[in-house]
Amino acid sequence: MTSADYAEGISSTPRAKRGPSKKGEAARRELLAAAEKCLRKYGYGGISTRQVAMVADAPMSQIHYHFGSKQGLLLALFEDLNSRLLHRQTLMFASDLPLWRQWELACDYLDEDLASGYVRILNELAAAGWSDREIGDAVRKAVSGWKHLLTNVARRAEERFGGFGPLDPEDVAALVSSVFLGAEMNILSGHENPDVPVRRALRRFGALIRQFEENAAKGE
Amino acid sequence: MTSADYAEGISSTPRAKRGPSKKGEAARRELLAAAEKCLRKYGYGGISTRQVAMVADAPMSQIHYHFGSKQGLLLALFEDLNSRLLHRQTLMFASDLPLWRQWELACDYLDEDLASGYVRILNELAAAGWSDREIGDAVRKAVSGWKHLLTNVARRAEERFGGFGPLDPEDVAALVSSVFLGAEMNILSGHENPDVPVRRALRRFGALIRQFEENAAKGE
DNA sequence: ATTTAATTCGGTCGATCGACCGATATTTTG
DNA sequence: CAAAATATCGGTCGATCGACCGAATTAAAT
Repeated sequence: MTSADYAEGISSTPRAKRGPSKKGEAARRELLAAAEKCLRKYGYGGISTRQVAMVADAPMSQIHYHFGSKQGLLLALFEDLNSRLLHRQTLMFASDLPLWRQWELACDYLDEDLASGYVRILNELAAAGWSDREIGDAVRKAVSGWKHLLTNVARRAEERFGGFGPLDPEDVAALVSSVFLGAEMNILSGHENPDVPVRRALRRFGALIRQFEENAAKGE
Repeated sequence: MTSADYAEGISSTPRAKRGPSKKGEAARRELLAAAEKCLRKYGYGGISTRQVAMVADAPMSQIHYHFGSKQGLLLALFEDLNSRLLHRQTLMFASDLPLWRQWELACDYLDEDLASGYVRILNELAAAGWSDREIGDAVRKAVSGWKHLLTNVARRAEERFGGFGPLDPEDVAALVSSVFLGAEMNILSGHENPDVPVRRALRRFGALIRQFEENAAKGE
């Protein structure tokens, strides 16, 4: 057998299946951390299982044992990263801060994620997903998660202070998701090119939300 | 000599430098077209000079002769594509159509570019540019071109019907550029996932612009 | 026409990659 | 303590890649 998490089919034979041991889990995490480091350094196209194994100080065969293949490793890494980010963002939006404050916090997170390299990894995997069916499915699932989160936020905002003209909550969510995604790409592509003031524009848009929000509060 | 476009240094020796011949130019275009086709099929990470040469029905050595290296080929391809798109968009915005019509046309172009595969290629090269200095520089230069175009449009709009609150033209350009860039990524990542209505949202935002624009016209 | 540059061509080289195997060691279960 | 499942290890294999070379061919300029 090559990997621990293969066929979970109906066990007609009462074999004594056993889960991964503590050491196994630890090694798995070690490899994921190493892969993340390599992905930051070399990008999705440049990453190699040899480099990952080198950084993790383990033989290459560990990767194939724990993840089945190079792609399995990258897929596991992506799902790990995305669930972390989505969870954090969900917590933030669940707070009862005013909307403009939540927008500001989202801007803070954007800076954080850019500095840590997360955004770049997510974008690179998205690009890879256009050529690779399995990665593409994973990315689509992730995007869907973000979309649901933002749609809920937009729905709550609509209840609190009326609609957005011709835009319904799904539209607002799509636009907001797009503007942040695009902002991240803009910043990443031109990080030494200060004449595309994306951050400033996002912050000022937050100020716009604040005006609108506080006027609506007075109106009640 | 390996390539025709190397040292253009001061020719102290009156050597009879000669430009590329007609056949040379034709071969160059042939290779670029083949590279574009391969990039669509295999993505930036999966492309190989062998495949490109195969599609162009030419030996690999042609690529290195005309472009110096694989990277040289991809760089030339990127600049070719980008200049085509930027030129088209510049012409469109130079028309004296009302702003909301120009926005609608931009939406049409977006659909066009997505269908033709252009957007995907540009995004993949942007991702590659994060790991590769030279490609990164090319992408930055391209982004800068788009930014100038959009800033000019925003400036004209500001003159026509007042400012955008706390947002100055640079901010508007940054936001618009971001929202289209992000929309393209959203659509590409989830083209079989119809529950992220990016296109509809962009069109409806165009309707919003129209309301604003026509109200401003009445006010004068 | 002759000379010189530009171009085409087939073939090869070293490097790197992901996958895989068999043997061994470790842990967990009965 | 066994016996079974899980985990680790070093090493090798075939495939593919980009780059490069020298010789032959074609086109352009004098």
